[in-house]
Amino acid sequence: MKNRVTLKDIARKTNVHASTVSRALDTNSRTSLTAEVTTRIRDVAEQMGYFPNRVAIGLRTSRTMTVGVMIPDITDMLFPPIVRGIENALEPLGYASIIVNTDNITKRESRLVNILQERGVDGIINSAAQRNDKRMSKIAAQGLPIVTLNRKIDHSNVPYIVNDEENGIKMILEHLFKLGHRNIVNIAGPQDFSTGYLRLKAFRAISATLGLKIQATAIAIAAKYDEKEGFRCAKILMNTNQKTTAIICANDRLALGALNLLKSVGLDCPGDVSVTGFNDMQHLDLLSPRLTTIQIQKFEAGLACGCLLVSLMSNKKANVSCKTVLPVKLIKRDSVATAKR
Amino acid sequence: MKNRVTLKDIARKTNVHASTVSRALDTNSRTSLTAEVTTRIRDVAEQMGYFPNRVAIGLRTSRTMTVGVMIPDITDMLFPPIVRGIENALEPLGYASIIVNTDNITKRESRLVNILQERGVDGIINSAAQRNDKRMSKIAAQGLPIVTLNRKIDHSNVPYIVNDEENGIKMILEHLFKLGHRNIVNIAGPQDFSTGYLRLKAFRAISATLGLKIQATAIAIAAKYDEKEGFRCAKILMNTNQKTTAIICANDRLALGALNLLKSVGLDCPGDVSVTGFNDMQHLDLLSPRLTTIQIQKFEAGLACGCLLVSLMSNKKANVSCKTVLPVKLIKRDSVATAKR
DNA sequence: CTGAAAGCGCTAACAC
DNA sequence: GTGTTAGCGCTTTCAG
Repeated sequence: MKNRVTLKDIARKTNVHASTVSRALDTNSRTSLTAEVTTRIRDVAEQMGYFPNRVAIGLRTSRTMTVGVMIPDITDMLFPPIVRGIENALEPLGYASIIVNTDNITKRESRLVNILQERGVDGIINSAAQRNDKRMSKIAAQGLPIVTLNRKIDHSNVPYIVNDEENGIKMILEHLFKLGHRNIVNIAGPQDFSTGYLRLKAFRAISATLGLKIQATAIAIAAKYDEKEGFRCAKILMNTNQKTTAIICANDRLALGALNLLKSVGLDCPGDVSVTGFNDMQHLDLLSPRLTTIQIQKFEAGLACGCLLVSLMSNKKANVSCKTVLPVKLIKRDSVATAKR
Repeated sequence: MKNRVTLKDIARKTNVHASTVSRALDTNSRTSLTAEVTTRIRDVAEQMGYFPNRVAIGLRTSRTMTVGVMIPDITDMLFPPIVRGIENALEPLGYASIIVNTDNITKRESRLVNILQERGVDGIINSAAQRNDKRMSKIAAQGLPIVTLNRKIDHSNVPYIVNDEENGIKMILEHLFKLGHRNIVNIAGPQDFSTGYLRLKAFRAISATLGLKIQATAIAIAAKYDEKEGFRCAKILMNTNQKTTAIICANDRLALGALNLLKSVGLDCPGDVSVTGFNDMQHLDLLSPRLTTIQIQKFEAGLACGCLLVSLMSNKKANVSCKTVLPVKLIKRDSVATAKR
């Protein structure tokens, strides 16, 4: 940046002291200046093309007006709406977001947290939290406002905003049950994320409630939330559970993979086997069969999370351990039909 | 941030001056220190949990190791892979990215550029450039490295990395022509983006070359790159061009809208009308019919752009007006068939 | 080879 | 009401 205009420059031109310029430009200054001088300084500042140096302000005040946003991978379609929600809350207030992709790799996560801390972010929103994370609590204890979004950390009081995994699975299972499905298998998500863990836990619990007995072989745990793992798990499951009439998948991408496997072995969905997802990611209504899934709040969750972080940042004492569980919705589409056998 | 460890703290503990600590911690320091003292300081620094304050460094050196990334909207599936490519180039080098969504609104863009400038970014990658943009050139002239990605600016020498729009349209048009299509209509993209402008221009030029005469009514210009506009334009086009056998869409989302319109009026794709897209966004192979489209480079373009920006940032004289056009590929899928009539 | 001192641009006591 | 001063944490001349 060449020849950036500073307060001193404006001060020189207006024959006042730099601190006076600072006061004049401060919209909510408590020190009262002559209205005349204020407007004069502001005019000159604008005319000179002045804009504040947030780096200097940050050094002086320890507030950078920048937040860190951690996500696993922005190319996973679940996250863009979340990020947008966050931005919608933060940007109008003048915050900028540094977005980092962790790829769910702990080591990488460390690196990235450092990158954020070095830059003095005022707070962090973590959508990539692992259940056993220790660092977040530690950082939070140091006084940096942190919220986890979409996932939560075990045995920690880091505030979170998540969706209602249990109820989502409940709605799916009951929906399937009503349609006569009794041979239901489950592609569970990674167990180190609260989403994967809680959805599986709910699957077990609610199956029991419904009187379904779930064999150990009826559950396959995906190593990642992706199509490839969905395919792999579906393959195993269909091999060992020939009578399967429905596959509950821990998320939509796993379901996409399962759908693919079914097609590849000549099974029709929903004719032979019903499939369900979770999340309701974008464009899912375009494929055929259109996927029955649980609609979680994405944009809204991001928005809420942004607001929560703002309140934590502006009032650090308010570090009330705020836990929010957002309601979810069952979206019935074409990938589920009455059980055949 | 509470009680952050500073150089002074380390200096006190090691009985040297802060500047010595600074030197010891600088990996590529030109000043030679006693190896013994260097390691001792480094050990203490690590043990105390020191990490550099990039805000202070930024103020001192005017290098923040932070770049700005402007995109229209991260929820548009075209952009996540681009962003990820950028990050892949930048993050290993220690850069953080501030990502902002412009929504293609000029006013918003101004705001966001300010946000970036105030934070002293070392460079900007703009994937949301408008053809008539003036500000970017101005900022570039002030010495801030800028590259536009995916789109370029008219009459400007801001370096860019774009895909080969002309050849993409050429391949589509020739493909369609070979299959007997003669009544081809075009849903063009917004003309204030180079993508929309160049694709339409190519459509006109190549049609002429092929001896197709394109009526004025055979072209509809979408106000935005989205499904709704695709639907709207397709409706107009199909009304005024009853004999249409193929719709060329300026991008995939417009094509999705067109596909929807066809379905809604009881026309089959590709049976009655063929449809093509552009970009080859993710998951397009899942819908039916699977969309024939042009695969553009997304991740790779982001990567290349990140590298280009890095070289501009480290060597400002190398402000060679670098213009890159990446090759594209025709992806034949199911939305195109032989012309019926 | 290391210390001293200045200063990046800004804000916030403290004077007057 | 406005000027003075100090200093946020760091790097970088300049001394020695």
